[in-house]
Amino acid sequence: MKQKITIKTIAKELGVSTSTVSKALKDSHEIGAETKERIQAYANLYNYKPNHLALQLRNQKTKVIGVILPKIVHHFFSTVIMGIEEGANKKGYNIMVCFSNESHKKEVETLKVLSNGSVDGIIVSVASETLENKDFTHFSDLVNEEIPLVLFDRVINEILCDKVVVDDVGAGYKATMHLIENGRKRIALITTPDHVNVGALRKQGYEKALIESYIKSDDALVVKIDETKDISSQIASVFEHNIDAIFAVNEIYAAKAMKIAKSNGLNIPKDIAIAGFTDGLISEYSSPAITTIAQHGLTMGRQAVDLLIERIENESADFKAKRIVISSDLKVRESTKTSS
Amino acid sequence: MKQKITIKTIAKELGVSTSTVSKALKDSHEIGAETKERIQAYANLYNYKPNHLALQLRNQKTKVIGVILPKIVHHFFSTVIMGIEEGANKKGYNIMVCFSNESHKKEVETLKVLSNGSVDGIIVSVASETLENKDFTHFSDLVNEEIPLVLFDRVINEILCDKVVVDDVGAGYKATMHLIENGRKRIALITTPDHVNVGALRKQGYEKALIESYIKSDDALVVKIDETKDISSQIASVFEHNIDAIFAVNEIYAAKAMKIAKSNGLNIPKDIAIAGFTDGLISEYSSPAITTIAQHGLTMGRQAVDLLIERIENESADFKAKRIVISSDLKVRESTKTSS
DNA sequence: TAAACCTACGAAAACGGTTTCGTGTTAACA
DNA sequence: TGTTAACACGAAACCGTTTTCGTAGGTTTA
Repeated sequence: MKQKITIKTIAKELGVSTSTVSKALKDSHEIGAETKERIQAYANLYNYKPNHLALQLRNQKTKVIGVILPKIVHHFFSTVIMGIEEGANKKGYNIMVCFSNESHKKEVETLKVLSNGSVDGIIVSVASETLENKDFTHFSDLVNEEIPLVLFDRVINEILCDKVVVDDVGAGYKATMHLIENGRKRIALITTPDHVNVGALRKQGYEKALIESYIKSDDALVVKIDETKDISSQIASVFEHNIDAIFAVNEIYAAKAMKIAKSNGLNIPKDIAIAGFTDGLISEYSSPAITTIAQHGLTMGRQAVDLLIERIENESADFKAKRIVISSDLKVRESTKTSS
Repeated sequence: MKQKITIKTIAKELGVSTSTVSKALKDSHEIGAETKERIQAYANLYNYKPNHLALQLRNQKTKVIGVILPKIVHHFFSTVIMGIEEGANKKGYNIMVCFSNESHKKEVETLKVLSNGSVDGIIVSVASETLENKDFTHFSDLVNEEIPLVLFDRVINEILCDKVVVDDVGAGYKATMHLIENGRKRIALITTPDHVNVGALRKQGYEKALIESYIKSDDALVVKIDETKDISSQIASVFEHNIDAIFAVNEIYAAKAMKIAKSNGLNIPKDIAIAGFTDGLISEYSSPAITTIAQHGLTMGRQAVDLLIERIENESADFKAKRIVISSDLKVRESTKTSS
């Protein structure tokens, strides 16, 4: 990297002090018009740019926000990241992005790196492994250090910090209700293990809808996917039962279910209706297009970053954790068009 | 944010100098065993963490890599970013991610922000607007400042820096050849405007395959999508001609083409074969699954970041720009199964 | 016993800025 | 003519850390 021009070199070259240069560059009234002009002209000529590191050290703030996601090759998370970046940029912040890859260890390490002063605050969606083994000490440490933290989507209730979540119960309810109103009675649920709380919440919504509609729930119709094993065969097992609809808690499961249904010779939506979660490209472009819950990732990202920056810039003494719930919409597509 | 403990506070508290503390914390032989122990114990107790900003200022390096992408909600780019993050992490770097959203203006601004010392080097895939208006001064400025730069996928030949690209011509050739070997003769090409060089290169491969196979190319079968207008209707227009196959330069176009084909009552692959680019989720989960070119985004990301870090850490005086070409594979799926 | 040499630590500069608080010069005012 | 105020600028501290160099005191060596 070429040696950059600094305030010091300008000062030396022009025979003035660094303070004068600094003031001249920010158009201070303290500096005479002529001197100001000389300095500004020189700075312009040599393309002077203030060194961010020096400013950060002086101001004790980085204007950078750390973001830790479980994964990125995923429609929902990439949408959220867009929202975060957009919101951050609007307020003069940049984002540092890291991935936990669903690993507890990596999450702990990453959090440690980010909390050494590289960022002003951190936004996290928790790794599934962390949710499973319930070791949250890295987060409570962070809170103890009073580093601004916002959790989104996959949150930890025990941690006292701002949170942004979707209305998972309501969304599960909405999707299931839609299937029921569609005339479906034997609705399978393809979900995650219980420790992934969003999966558990969506299941609650599913059950609530069944109960309200006087439909007996049947555990045989609920399959909790273990991602370490073959996913397709686990989904296939649900077709051994008598079902007329499937609600999957993400779009991959929904798409896989649809493939299996088709290869079983079933017509969608006639023989079986399918609804998913995460309104991504798969749902939109598959045929038939899949009815899904739109999670509004962009909105979530924006809300999360707004919350965080608010926390960073107004160090309110009395901490009252906020919880924002984003309502989700059902996007009805061909995969659940009425069967009658 | 809570007041963090610094070397100064430790020094004051323990009645020694900051230099002693600094040395003790890195186990220097200069410091007596007893003193060392006292200091280390104290640091541990109060959970001392060195301030990264101060270190960065002192060392004149940030261990951060800037990444500018045209978009993120896109399978290829999100895969690349994973590769970059992984490679960067392995060598102790973090990544700062920004998006140009295909806008020239935002790209210029972002580049300016990142080049003020916040990062040690930058990886960019160029915004389409920049490629269109051909204003590359922001990149040449960067090169003049000797800030390490790596361009990938959408690159600018005029800029002297390391580059990582896929073999677009070869890939276009492979895909088209596959269709031809499949017995197709009237192959439509759905591509981008010429200024997006990857689109242009893929078209070259397409034409090469046609020529080698003695198939007369027909401009009517080539549609260059203007993304500011309705995409589907532009794609639909190609069906007015007599075609038996479609090669699309990305998976969205391929998926849209498939939808239109289906709604036109065509059977895939019997009546029409479809091949795409970008081996993402859509291609994998659509039905029939779409034959695509896999771009190996993960590999690209890793290569790009390795190249950049090499450049950062070995400031070789004699600059010789490298160009890495990643070969891409054809993933054959149902959408092009033989028609005979 | 003086010279030479460790040992264990501190002072100070450096990284690149900002900012507070002087201070010398000149002009205005009484 | 003496006092005061405005103007234009500089000195120095500060942010947190590292590192070079110096040095006081004790120990070894000739």
